[in-house]
Order: sequence, then structure tokens, then C-alpha cells
Amino acid sequence: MNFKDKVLEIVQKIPYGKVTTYGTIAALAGLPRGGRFVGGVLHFNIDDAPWHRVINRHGFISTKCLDHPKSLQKALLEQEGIEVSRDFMVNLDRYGWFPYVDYS
DNA sequence: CGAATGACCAAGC
DNA sequence: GGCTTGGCCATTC
Repeated sequence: MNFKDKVLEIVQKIPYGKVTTYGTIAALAGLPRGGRFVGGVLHFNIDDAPWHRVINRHGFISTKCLDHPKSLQKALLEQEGIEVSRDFMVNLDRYGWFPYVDYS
């Protein structure tokens, strides 16, 4: 299983109404410091996973894709019942998804 | 085919 | 305690 496939698998596994971080996904995929590539993988597979549920460690939307702007991500998250502040910040204490075990 | 780059995180001064 | 640096894989040019 490639790192890319694991990342996509994990992102697709994020429960409805929850969000997680690049670092968490990278760690679950086997790279505790590979958060950078999670962004890269999602960038090249933007249509294969619910990328809007993935944000950075500070609960901030760091998306740079012009085709999928922050405003769209905010709307998608709010559609799932997640509160997003006007500064594109999400409360990770309430909506963060940090599984203890890997269901693979 | 070699080199550069990409939506991050945490350790080290 | 804030700023700088290193590091990881896949994809594109």
C-alpha cells in the first residue's frame, strides 16, 4: 500500500461532521513528519476524497487550490454541521477526529 | 530521467 | 519562548 493510497483511505474514513489534520493523517499513514505530502497527495487527488475535512494543526483551513477556495470548504463544512468562524477556523476540540486505533 | 515542489509539523537553537 | 531548519513520498516539468 502506497503512502498516497493510505492517505486517501484515511481521508475517506473521516466520519461525517468531523475534521482531522494533515499531521494526524500522515502519522496514521506511517509518516509522523510527512504532513507536507498529505497536502500534496490531496492536491493531485482532489476529487477522490473529502479534502474539506482535512485542515492543519491549528484548525485553520490552509487550502491553496484555486478551484476549491476556502469559501467553498467553509460551506461544505457548515453543511455537515461543523462551525467555521469567519476566519476559517474550526474548533478541533469539538470537531477534531483523532482515532486511537487504526481500523485497517 | 534528474530536479524541483507541494494544502505541514516538531525538534533545535 | 519565538524563530529557523530539517524531513518525509508522490507527482509534475
